[in-house]
Amino acid sequence: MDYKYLAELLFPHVTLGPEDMEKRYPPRNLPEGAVVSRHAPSPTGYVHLGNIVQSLTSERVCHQSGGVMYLRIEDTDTKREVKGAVGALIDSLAHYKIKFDEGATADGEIGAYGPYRQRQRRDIYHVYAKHLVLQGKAYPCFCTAGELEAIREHQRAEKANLGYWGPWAVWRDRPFEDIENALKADRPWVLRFRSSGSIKNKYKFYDLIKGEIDITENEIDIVLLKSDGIPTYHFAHVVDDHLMRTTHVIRADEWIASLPVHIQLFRALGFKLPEYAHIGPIMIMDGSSKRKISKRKDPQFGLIYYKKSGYPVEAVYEYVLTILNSNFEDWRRANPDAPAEKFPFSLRKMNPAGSLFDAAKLSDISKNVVSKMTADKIYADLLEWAKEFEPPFATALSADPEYAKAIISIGRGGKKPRKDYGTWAELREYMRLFYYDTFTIVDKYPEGADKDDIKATLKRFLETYDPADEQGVWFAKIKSIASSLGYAAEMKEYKANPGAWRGSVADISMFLRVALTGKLSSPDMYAVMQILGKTRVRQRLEAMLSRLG
RNA sequence: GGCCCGUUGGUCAAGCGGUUAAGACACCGCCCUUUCACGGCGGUAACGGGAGUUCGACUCUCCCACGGGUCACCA
Repeated sequence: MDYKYLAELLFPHVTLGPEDMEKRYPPRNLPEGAVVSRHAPSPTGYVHLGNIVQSLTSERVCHQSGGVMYLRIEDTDTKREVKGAVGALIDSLAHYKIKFDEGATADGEIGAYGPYRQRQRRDIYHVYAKHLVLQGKAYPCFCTAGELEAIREHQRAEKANLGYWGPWAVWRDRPFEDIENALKADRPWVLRFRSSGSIKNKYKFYDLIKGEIDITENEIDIVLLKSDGIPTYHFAHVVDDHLMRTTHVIRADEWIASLPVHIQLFRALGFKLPEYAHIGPIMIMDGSSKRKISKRKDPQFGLIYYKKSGYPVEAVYEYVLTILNSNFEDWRRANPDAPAEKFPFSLRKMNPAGSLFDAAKLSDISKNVVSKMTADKIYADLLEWAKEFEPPFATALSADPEYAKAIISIGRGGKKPRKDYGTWAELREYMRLFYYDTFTIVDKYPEGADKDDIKATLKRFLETYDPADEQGVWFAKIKSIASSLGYAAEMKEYKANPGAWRGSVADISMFLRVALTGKLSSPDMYAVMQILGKTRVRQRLEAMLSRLG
């Protein structure tokens, strides 16, 4: 077989060789130990938790080592592409504090190792494709989809391993005339790799997360170039990561199955193998069994879910960090106020298995994160959220920022801040009672509550109520109402002998609380009254009075 | 079916031949307390099964079971 002639026939337009590529993309000038890695999504327009998990891992490893993090767009599958997806992806990731040093941008790119969109790298792949043909390591295959399916059918019947390999690789050793004729007939072709591997050969490989794994050599003649001349993932991965001088390939572990192919290609092309780190999938509880979290069934997988629910980005960031490196929690306790970026992230601490998505944990982290924010920051984030998802609420918030901030400030700061809400949607519910238009009685008075006592409490409170009272004076008044109605003013006395009173000051407080907040539970009632102000307090108490008749 | 990965309490997980097998979330109880939230104290709860190796296995080896991934001109 005259490989040189075949190569010219297949790639007449390719004049450059691998050495030209080496010159164009020289090794990076980085200090020892600097990691170069990337996020390499396909632009489907759907940004999900998996994107954060993978890109955050890469980003941390790169930037902690003084290396380079870049964004490469894997747009080799034209069918899946969605316009505007790249910009949306970059925005989303930036929102979650994941920034790139080089690579694709919404409308262009930065960096010296581009292009960073694979479809624009066609000529580069063809240089290596031609080079492989020249060496007899690749050949054209003219099988149609139907023919390939027939082969698989046959293999299933014979219980043979599926795939285009060995004796089933019908174009692998075709006479040159057949190839030439097919080419002349203008039949579409793909370029396949001529595998010299055997599934009988196994060797050990070290993955940075999984540890030592067993590799069985690949013997399938995989497709390098599709019939439109665009490379498959495998070929693009090997060429790009070599030329872009990637030192660490960090990706989801569904790729581990094709690792033998990738290693094989790196060797065939004479490239140095990068380090690999395969991340376990995020699982979800489905009934009583675990399964991989899915974009179709699980809304929590899409990042839009967190935005809509109003999870602070810091909370999602910390949650993901907790999943990736569980010692992050210990670190956080030891460094409660340090930026999360200071955490020493480590691939070695990552669990080789997939971890389960835990909504309760996210919620807990979120409450803690929010409890440490300032009222100004919360107000700003809440307003931004409301503008997008609850416009009427946004209007109410903007109408009186100081009022809103006063509500947000209840129990904030100090050593033991309240943790009432972890999301902006929860905060909106929490704030509801402060906005008269949406004020509703949610909880009724309990069965045993004496209607006359309630009315008497509200009336007497109204008579003595003075917004200027200090909290001590204010509560003393409530205690005195309790005493006058036969309720214990001191809880200790009440608990010692409950039968001696009609109830306690806790009941009296509850009478007021329901009228004031519509609920049996609320934040500190003194603070609530201070914020509501004299007018609203009177209105609500009077409204309840007239309701009770 | 072939190949590969995984398996410590309900969940996230420390552990890396000798531990009373951490901690966090969730749950339960008590305390604090005018309710709630916070906080404090305490509690329930785990090494998938079986053979080895070893004086000694959660830790090493093998087999099995279960869960997951992958076998495309998708990434």
